[in-house]
Parts: sequence; C-alpha cells; structure tokens
Amino acid sequence: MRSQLARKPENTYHHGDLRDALIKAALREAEQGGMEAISIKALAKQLGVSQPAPYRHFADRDALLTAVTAEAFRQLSARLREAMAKPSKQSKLSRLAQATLDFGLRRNGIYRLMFASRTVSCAAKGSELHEATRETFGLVIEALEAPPVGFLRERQALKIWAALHGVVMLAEQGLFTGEAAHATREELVEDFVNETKAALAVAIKDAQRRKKTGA
Amino acid sequence: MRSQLARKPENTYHHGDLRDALIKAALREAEQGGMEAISIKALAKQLGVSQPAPYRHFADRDALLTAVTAEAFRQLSARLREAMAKPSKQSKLSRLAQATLDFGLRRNGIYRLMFASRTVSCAAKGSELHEATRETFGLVIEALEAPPVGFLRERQALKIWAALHGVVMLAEQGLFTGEAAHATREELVEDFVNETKAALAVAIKDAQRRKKTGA
DNA sequence: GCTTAAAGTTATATACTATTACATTCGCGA
DNA sequence: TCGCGAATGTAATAGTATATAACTTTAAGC
Repeated sequence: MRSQLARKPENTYHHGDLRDALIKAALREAEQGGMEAISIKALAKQLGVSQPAPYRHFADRDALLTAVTAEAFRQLSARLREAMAKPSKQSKLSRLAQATLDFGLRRNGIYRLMFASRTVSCAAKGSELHEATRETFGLVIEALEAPPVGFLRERQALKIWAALHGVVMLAEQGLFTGEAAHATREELVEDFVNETKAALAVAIKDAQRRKKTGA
Repeated sequence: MRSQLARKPENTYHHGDLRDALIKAALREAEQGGMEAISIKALAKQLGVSQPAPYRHFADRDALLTAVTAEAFRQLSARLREAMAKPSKQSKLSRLAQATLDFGLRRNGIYRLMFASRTVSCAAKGSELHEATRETFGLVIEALEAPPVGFLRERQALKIWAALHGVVMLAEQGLFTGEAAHATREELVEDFVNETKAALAVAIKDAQRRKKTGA
C-alpha cells in the first residue's frame, strides 16, 4: 500500500490505492472551490491514471462526493476530539464550539461540501456517511458534560450545533462586514455557548426537582 | 413586455423578456434540485430559444446564478414582510422566525442556493445581490422591535439570523430524525426567539442604566 | 427610411460524465 | 508454482453541458 496522494508510477499498471487517493485528492480540490471543483477527469489526470479508472471505485461522481463528505466529517470529528482533549481553562463546550468555527472558516470549501447535502440528507441509516455525521453529533453531546436526563442533552446539542452552523455560514459570507462587524464571530459563538450552559443548568435542576416531587 | 415564464412564440425572432424569463424558470428548476439543477441549455429549450441565446443576458452560468439568488432573497424578504405585517398574538420576531423556517423548508432547493454562496460572498458592495441580502437582514433587525442602542440590535439580529439558518440547514438534513426528533424545528426556533428577546431586554436595560450613571 | 445596436441563430471548440469492450496484474487454491 | 478468476486499469466512444465566433433579424431613434 503506497502513499495515498501519490501519482501512479510510470511503469506500473495498478495504482495501489486509487480509492483512497481519489478521496484525499478530491478533498484537497474542494478545499478551495467547494464541491463543484471536484472533477473525476481532473483527479484521474492528477493521479496519473486514465479518466475512467475512478469508476472502478465509485459508481458515479455522487458516490465519490459522498465518500469525500464522510471523510470530511471524520476529520472534523478528529479536530473536535483534539480540542476537547487538550487541557484548558475554558469549558469543553467552548473549545468544541471555537474549534468548529475554526474548521468551518479555515477549511471553507470542505465545510460547505459537508452541508451542501443533498448528499447528507440522502445518506441511508448505517451508511458510512450517516455514521460519520452521528459521530460528530455525538461529540457535541459529549461536550455538554451533562447527565442524560430525558432528551435534554440531545435538544441542547441540536441547538448549539445549529447555532454554530449558522455562525459559520454567515461568517463565510459577508454578513460580518457591515455595521454588525463589531461582534466578532468568536464572541457570538461564546454567547451561544453561555446560553446553552445556562439553559442546560436550568433544565437539569428543573428535571431533578420534578423527579423528587414525583417520587 | 410579455409574460415572463412564456415560451417564445413560434413565428417571432425575439423573445421579449428573456432575461426575466430565465431567472424565473431557473428559480423553478432550483426549487427541486438546487443550484445544480440549473442548466443554461435546458432553460433555453424550455423557453423556446436557441441554446446560446441566454449568453446575451448573462456572461456565464455564474452570473445567472447570482441574479437568481438575488431574486430569491427578494422573495424571502417579501414573505417575511407579509408575516410581520399580518396581525397576530405572536411577536413580530416570532412570526419572522417561523416564516424563515417555513421558507427554508418549503423552498428547500432555493434556500440552499441562496446560501451556497460562493455566490453571496463574492457579491460586491452595491451589487444587486448585496442589496437584496442587506434588505433581508434589515427585516430581521426590524423584527426585533428594539431601539437602536449602539450595535445591540445588529448583534442580536446576527445571532437570531445565524441560529435560524442553522435550524433550517439541520432540518433539511436528517438531524431531526434521530433521538433528537422530540424537539420539533418550531420549538427550537421559538427557543432561540425567546433567548433573543431576553438578551435584548437585558442589554437595553443595561445600556440605559450606564447612560444614566454616565450622564 | 436608414442606420446602429440589441437580441437571436447556427456552427463549433472544449470539458466532463459515463459506458463498453478489452488488457493487465494480483492473489489464492490446487 | 502454475493457472485461473476477480480486481483494477486502458482505449474508444457516446452524450451532455458551457461557452465563443460569425452571421442574421428586429427594434428604435434620428
């Protein structure tokens, strides 16, 4: 098994690991120009194989995009795990939130691809992509550092996840450059983090109280 | 000037209003399949003109997409204005928020196109698209029904706008079908609305107090 | 009415997706 | 280790889209 980004050597017939090489190369392309920048033909040329070779590994362009999206989610998960692991004065949730923002802005094209998602929404339960997205969402729940009371955690995770997503999307566009530029992206994210913590604390206390009176 | 969605009559040479017809027809296409469903060639065929005719009105496909996106923002603005105008027991902000969610889900493909936005982020200040997006954002500020204290309004508007956007995006994907499905999209939106109102009230009171002590 | 520019047409170059039929190589069981 | 089948790659080609160039028709102003 050879290095995944390598071109096929001149004298060989088989690439060695074309499937992985395609995904990695496609990710690199998407980094700049998003989903539309991914061209089977161009990738094949880059990797030194014939134009139809990729079709041995992916039924069509969509299948490649799906695999690329799954890989992107795994990379995001890895970055989030890193951020959550490293010791810091800030809370886990805050670190996850800022890391998400950072990923979304630095790796702009990939992030857009991840949520362009006719791809994501079509991912069948149990599919590689579906698992990858659930793993990421699982990290959000974990970052809340809250006990599993009913579906409180899931609900708050969904809210902060949505909010983060919104901030990234708006930041990618020009919406922070007008009169609203005073609020930095990071400040908004921290606002959402604090609101989430507050809501979670209230809800948990409330649930415990209800449990006591109920018993 | 003829009806915009009409085909060019058989015996005529000029369409009459091809530019507008292209935008409207493209919007209809995008409704289902998003940005990728917009094909210059297909649109030309639909409208009964030759394939290169559209290039008289748009430099390239991107230029058409930009115009379509601007029109989509204007349509969203119209829907939001409607929702805010109609008398109701709910607050303006709540009505705007629910209307946004509704638009984002009903007109899924168009909504995605609006925020796919290499398009939006590349819109120069003063451009048609830039103006259209600012108009929409202006409605969000208006819906807050708060006095212009510093940039408080803009900041809160940015936050609720981001949050709404996130909810729509996640709802379009499968993220409400897992264990988190208990929280409906509408409930989450209402949560964000209430948090915004609370934050706004606190911030304004705070600002007034500071102003008094400062004077 | 003539001229000019706007708007449309035909023909064509280029790029990408995808399929078919054929070639090469890898790896495994006899 | 030989050979055979599956996996992987290639060449040739069809089909579709974007975009440009050169030419034609119509509208509109003087």
